[in-house]
Amino acid sequence: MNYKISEIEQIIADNLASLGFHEPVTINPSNRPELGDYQYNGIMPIAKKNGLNPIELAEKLVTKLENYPEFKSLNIAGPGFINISFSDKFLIDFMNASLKDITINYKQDIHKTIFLDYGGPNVAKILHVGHLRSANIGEALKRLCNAIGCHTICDVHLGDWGRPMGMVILEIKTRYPDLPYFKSDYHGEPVDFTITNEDLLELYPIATSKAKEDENIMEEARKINYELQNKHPGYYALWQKIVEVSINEVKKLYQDLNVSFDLWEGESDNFAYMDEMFAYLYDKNVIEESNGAQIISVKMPNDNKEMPPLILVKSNGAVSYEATDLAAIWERTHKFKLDEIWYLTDKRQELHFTQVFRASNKSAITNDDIKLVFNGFGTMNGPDGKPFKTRDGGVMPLKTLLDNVTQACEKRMLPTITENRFAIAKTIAVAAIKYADLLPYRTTDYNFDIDKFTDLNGKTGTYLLYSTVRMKSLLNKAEANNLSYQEISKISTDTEKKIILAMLDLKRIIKRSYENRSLNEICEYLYKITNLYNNFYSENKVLTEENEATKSSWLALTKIIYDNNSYLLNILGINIPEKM
RNA sequence: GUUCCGGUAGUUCAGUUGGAUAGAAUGUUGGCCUCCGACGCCAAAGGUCGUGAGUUCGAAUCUCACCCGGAACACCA
Repeated sequence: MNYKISEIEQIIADNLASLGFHEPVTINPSNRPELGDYQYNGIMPIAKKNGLNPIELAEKLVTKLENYPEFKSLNIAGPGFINISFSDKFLIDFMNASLKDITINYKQDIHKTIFLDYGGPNVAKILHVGHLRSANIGEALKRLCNAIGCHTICDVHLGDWGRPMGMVILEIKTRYPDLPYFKSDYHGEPVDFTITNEDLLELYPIATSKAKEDENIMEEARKINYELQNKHPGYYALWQKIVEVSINEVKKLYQDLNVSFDLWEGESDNFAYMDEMFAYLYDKNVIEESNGAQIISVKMPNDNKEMPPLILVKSNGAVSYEATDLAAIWERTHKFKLDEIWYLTDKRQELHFTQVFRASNKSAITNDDIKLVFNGFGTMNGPDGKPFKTRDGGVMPLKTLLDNVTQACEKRMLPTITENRFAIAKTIAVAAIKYADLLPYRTTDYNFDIDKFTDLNGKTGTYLLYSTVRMKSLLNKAEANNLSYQEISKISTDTEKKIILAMLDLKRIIKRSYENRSLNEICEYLYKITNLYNNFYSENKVLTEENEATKSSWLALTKIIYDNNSYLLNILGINIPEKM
C-alpha cells in the first residue's frame, strides 16, 4: 500500500485522467478537520473550464476512488470540494516508514548544485548584529538544500579588499613607521610583529574618521590601497597578517552560532580574476565610457523605472565593488559546475544585484543554464522599531548580543544543573536567537527584543528545546526500563491522529520553504508539531500505560517526533542540549 | 519625484492554486500537578483583513484608484 501524499495525488490524477481530464493534482490538509483529513479543491476549476457541473464531476471521481484502501471516506461538500479521510492502515504505514527513515519526509526530486554566498564579514571590523541574519538564514538554507537532496558550496565572501584596508594600513604605518613592511627594501621576509583583533577593532574607527576629516590622509590611504592591490610587498604581507587575525576571530563566533563555510574566499580572491574578466568584457564589447567611468548599461526595454548603469571602474580609476561581484560570478562559474548561485544580503541591496545579474547575462558570463538568485532579507531593528543600537548609540557587537542572551538563559536554567552549565546556557541562547530570527518571513523586518526572545513561554527556541529534551528523557527512561518498541500498530486517540496528519504535511512544508527560500514555515511547523506532542504528553502517561500494544505504539510515536524535531532543529542550525 | 515592499486581533506576526467558519504567539480572564521534566497542558474573550470600486459561483489573496509607513534610486561597500 502507498503511504505518501504524492502517491495519493497520483491516484487522483490517474482517475481524473480516466475521466478525460489531464490535470496535475495537489491535495492539502483540510481547513475543516471535522469534514476530512485532506481536501481536493481542483474539481471546480476543471468543471468551470469544461462547462460542467462540478458536483456531478466530483461524484464521478469519488465513485472511482472509493474502493482504494488508502481512503476511509470521501465526501463532497459545498460547490465541489472533495474531503478525504485516510484509512488507519495508510497512516500507520506512513508512520512506520518514517520511524525507519525520517528523511523520507525531506527528500525531494530536486538535485541541483547551489552556490551560496552568505556571511559577509569585513576584515578589521567587528561582527555586529547586522551580520546575524545573513549567516543565520544562509546556514539554514544550506542545510535545507542538503536535506532535500541538493549539493551546496558555501562561500563566506569576506570583505577584505578596498579603501578601508588602505586606511587601516596607513594608521599602522603612522603608529609604527619603523616596521620592515614600510621599508623600500622589504621583499616578504617574516616580520616579528603581532597585532591582535582588539588592536584592529580599535584602529579601524580611528583610521576611517581621520581619513574622512583630512583629504590628505584620504589620498594617502587611496594610494596605499592602490599599491596593495598591485601587491606592494610590504603592504601585502601586512594585509595578509591582518586578514588572518580577523578570520580567526570571526571563525570563533561563527562556530558558536553553528555557521560554517566550504570556502573562505574574499573580494581579494575575486579580484585576482579581474584582468581576465575585463579582457573578456572588452572583447564582448559591453563596456562603455560615461562621465569618466567605465560602465555597462543594464537597461532593458520593458523597464518601467530608471535603471542606473553598472559602474565597473570609477572616474578616479578605482575598481568598484560591482566589478568585484561580477568577478565573483566569473570565478565561481569557471571553477564549479553550478545550477544556481544564491545571495543572502539585506534586501536594500536588491538594485545592486539586479544590475550585477543583468551585466552577467548581458555579457554572457552566465546564460540561462545558471540561475542567479537574490534572497534579500529584512532588517533587524531594536525594540523601538529603529535600527538596532547599543544604549550609547553604537552598533552592538554580535558577541555582546550572544553574551547577553546567554546570561539571561543561564538565570532560567534548573539550579540542579551544574555540569557544563555555561555551555548549555549558550546552546539555549543560540537557539533563542536563531529561532526568533528565522521565524518571520525572510523579507519581513523584525524587532529584536531580548525579553521576548529569552521568554520561556510561547513560540521560542527555548520552548522547542525544552520539549525536545523532555521527549529524549522519556525515551531514555523507556530504554532504562527495557521497554521495546518496533512500530506503531494502532492509533488510540484523536491527538495521535492530529500528530500523524501534521507529519504527513511535512514534505509539503519543506518544499515550500525551499521554493520561498525562507525558514518561517519550518519554524511555525516545529512549534505546531511540538505543541501537538506536548498535548499528547499531558493527556497520556506513556510509561505506565497498561496495554502493551498502545504503549509500544506511543513510544514509537515519541521516537518519530523526537527524531523529526532533531532533524528540523538541525536544519535551523540549532543544537539540542542533553539537559537544560 | 519614480520604482519596489508593507498596512490582518490590544501587541508581534502567519496566511498555499482565488476556496468552505481569516490563524498562531503574546497579553487578558478562568481551569489542570498522587503519576514519564508544570520551562508544561486546556478553555474563553478579542477582526470594517488601510479606504473605495472592479473581476466571479467565491477575494486577505487578482485589477484599478487613493491614504499611511518603510526602502532603493551613478562612482560608500
